[in-house]
Amino acid sequence: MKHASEVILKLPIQTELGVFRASYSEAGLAALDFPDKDARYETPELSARVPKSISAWHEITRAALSSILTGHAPKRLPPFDLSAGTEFQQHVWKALQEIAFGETRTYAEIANLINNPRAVRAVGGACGANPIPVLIPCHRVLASKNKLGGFSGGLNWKRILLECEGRQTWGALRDG
DNA sequence: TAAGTGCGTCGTT
DNA sequence: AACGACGCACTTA
Repeated sequence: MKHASEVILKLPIQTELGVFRASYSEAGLAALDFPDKDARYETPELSARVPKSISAWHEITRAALSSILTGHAPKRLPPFDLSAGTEFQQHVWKALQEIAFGETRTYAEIANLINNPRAVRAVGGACGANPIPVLIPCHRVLASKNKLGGFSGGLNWKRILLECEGRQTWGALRDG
């Protein structure tokens, strides 16, 4: 994680569940934030000179987010700028992207997938550091024994996202 | 069974 | 040196 690319601008994405915020660098989507009361976005005049590449990425991001929230897998994803992550985190985030829509893995399974089977707890830390939740599906990682595990965006969002993907988060899935 | 405690482990700050 | 989005063994009730 030598040099994280600088974020150029932050654009809103209106959804049924609130206004998400997408942050872009020259390399692609660098962050996606859950709806937040005091989120700051670019002013209308600034967004008038949004680079063409970024406006194209933003449309893809918008469509992908909308897809997941309405219950189906995204057709396409924008390029991700994950340069802010450590090597370990990038390995984890890579593994997360392998989890298909509607499927889940455990933290221990992810640790195995990255050939670091004892770094289970560290995997949880890397999931929490995921800068692009929803699109990089850290919500698909559960704890063992059908426990929900944690979520930095709030467990509420984890439940919502899992239910969007056809998973029951009540009854079978326990809190944890 | 269910819920709580203690501890090993390892990347990050 | 301390802290977690963990997991497992073990103890209670």
